[in-house]
Amino acid sequence: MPTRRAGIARDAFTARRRAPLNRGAILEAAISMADEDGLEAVTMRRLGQRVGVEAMSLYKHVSDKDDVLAGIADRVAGEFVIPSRETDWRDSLRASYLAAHQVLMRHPWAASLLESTLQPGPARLAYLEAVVGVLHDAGFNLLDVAHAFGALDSHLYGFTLQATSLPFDVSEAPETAAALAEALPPEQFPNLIAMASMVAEADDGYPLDFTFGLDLLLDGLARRLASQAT
Amino acid sequence: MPTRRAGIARDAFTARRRAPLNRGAILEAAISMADEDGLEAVTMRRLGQRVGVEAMSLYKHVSDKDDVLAGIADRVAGEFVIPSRETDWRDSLRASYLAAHQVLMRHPWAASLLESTLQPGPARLAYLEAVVGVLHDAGFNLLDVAHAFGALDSHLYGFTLQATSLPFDVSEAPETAAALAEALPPEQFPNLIAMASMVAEADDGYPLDFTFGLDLLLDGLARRLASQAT
DNA sequence: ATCGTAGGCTTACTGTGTAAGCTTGTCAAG
DNA sequence: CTTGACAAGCTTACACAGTAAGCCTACGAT
Repeated sequence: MPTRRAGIARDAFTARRRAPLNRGAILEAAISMADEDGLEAVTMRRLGQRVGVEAMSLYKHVSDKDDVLAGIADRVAGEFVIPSRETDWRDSLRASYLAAHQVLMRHPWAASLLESTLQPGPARLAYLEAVVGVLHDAGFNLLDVAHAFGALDSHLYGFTLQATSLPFDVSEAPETAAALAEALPPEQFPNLIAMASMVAEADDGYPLDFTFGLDLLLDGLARRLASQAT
Repeated sequence: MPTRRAGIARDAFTARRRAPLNRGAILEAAISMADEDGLEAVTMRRLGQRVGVEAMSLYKHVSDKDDVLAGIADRVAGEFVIPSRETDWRDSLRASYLAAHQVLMRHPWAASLLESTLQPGPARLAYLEAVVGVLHDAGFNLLDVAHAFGALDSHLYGFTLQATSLPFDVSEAPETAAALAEALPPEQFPNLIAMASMVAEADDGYPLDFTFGLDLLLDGLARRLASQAT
């Protein structure tokens, strides 16, 4: 079957050539796969299948699987809302961290990825630069900036990880809590059972409130700033 | 080669039978493997090799690989220091969370495991019960207990994860920071470069301070308690 | 008309978790 | 002493994983 370049076959190839598969399309596919079926569902073979290509073809646009992971992590970082340096630092950071939390809740796999050992990409770097800038502009010295940033980021990733990796769905928290309260030995875990009962009877769902810890931290930082200004 | 039960062969088998491999030994081996070479180095085959047995033999004592992971996670939880309910709640929790942080730094793989989707084991449950108990005894209402606990745990796991997954060794932070400060485009990342320079010149290492955020949270909680008592 | 190149495919190798079934020493009951 | 159930371990096999190496073919510039 030698060269063949007329008619249908040609068109098919032309069409295939027209969108010759780029890095962005691969990463988009990987993100939606992870969103739908979890990060562990993202394999090179399935990813290739998703974009209509054999697994090995991906390696023309991507160097590694780690490269894919770093890529989708940085795409998610790109969804973060860069904090404004015009408005009050506290409001600005609060809004930004709240938005980041919501982004990470939309992509539950991303928190562990961003906190993993991968090198930060350009989007993450830009975000870091902005947060550090806001803190510095607010009047914190460099060491406190580092500390504050560490504390805020810890809360963001720690809380989100906790929220996304509960061993049950949040919507069915009351039922799970009720079952838990029944299953635990009462004399051994009175406090846990009390908590579980509260959750079971609450009608507004699981008491996961990102802002609680966030405001605790921001309050503390504001007070620290005020006492230093003295 | 029919039944043979005298002499050396018999002793060898007896010796092998004397320590017929139990769940605890397997988990201990898994923990030290993870400590030495990382969690991804813990495979069933290597684990079997470590305890002198074929991989499939492990399944007589362990139901799954997930069972192994849950097991080692709960062993680490067993190293946590249960907070005392006798002393001041703030001191008690501070000491306890500090100790937990140190435990997790000794077992860098454990943070992500404890925060994963696995069901909590008995040791973790006991720890949770104690922390919740201390908070409740301190005078927080149940909802605030849940919130406070969530914030403290977020800090613990978020911070530890951050500290254990830096893309470089903490001891060589100054060099890495210096290299980073040089590599980043100066006009684009002035603040990050300032931070990196500070780290590069600091002689007391990387400014990772678990207590900074922890005290921020505890201060906030204490104030909340005081204002409620009014 | 030729040829380098880029996008894609095929094949193959090693390493993973684990299902299924086999072998063999131990120990209690007859 | 025999027998047979049982538990610990081993062997084999399978369906996945990531990815190295090399081939095939249409496109674009010369």
